[in-house]
Amino acid sequence: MGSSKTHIFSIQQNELAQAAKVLAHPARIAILEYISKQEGCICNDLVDEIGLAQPTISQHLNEIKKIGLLKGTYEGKNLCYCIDQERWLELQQAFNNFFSNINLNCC
Amino acid sequence: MGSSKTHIFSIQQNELAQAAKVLAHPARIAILEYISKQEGCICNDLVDEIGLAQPTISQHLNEIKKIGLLKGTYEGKNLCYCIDQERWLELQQAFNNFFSNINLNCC
DNA sequence: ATTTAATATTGCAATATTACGATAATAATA
DNA sequence: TATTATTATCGTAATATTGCAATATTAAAT
Repeated sequence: MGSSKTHIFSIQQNELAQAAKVLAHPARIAILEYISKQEGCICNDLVDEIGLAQPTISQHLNEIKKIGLLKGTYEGKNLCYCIDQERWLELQQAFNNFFSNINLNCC
Repeated sequence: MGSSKTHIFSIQQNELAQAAKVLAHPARIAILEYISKQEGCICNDLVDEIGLAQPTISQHLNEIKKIGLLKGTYEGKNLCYCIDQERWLELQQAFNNFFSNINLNCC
């Protein structure tokens, strides 16, 4: 017990749930929104902006990276990253499909 | 430590994250998809369909109910419920806004 | 080669989630 | 009222998430 029984669900169901999980924390929503507000890539100021400790921000960024939503060079000084457009649109479509394919003719 | 610092984020950020959290489990995706496939309301057969124990299904349904995505009468024999259209469209719009308002002109 | 600034990793504690067996509550029906 | 079928709640164990201090790594700049 304790762990999700992912194997009894389809790949699509697991993938959508996985993507939703990344959005399921306000810090990660805030991070994505902040990056998007910038003109170009984002460097440095995320910790001051969000208000969580640096290791915590780093972990959240890692969660976002793991589903491919961030691109950039991740090593060294002046790390700069931004949202991966292709992956972003892919997830947007996945959520949109999910919401659109639901049948609402009931009750 | 351990609990999310929700107070440092906006209401909108917390609400979207909360909605995403409900979608962040394949069982709940499966439940929503299954209900939507039915002609009308869904009664009874969810446990057999999903493949999790009845208390577990009940808990997942409760999570979905808590953000207002299900309506129906929840007591007694032949409990019938279905997706709340108004709330569904509200969340669809919230996700759509989030994905659309992101600025992708970078890198 | 050292220093420095930025990011990542580790270790740990607190909290949350997931799952299910056992049991309780509910409401229709006999 | 007693039975029955259905759904909810309780209790508990396993696992996952969140957050941060301490530390390590990285790479540019001195």
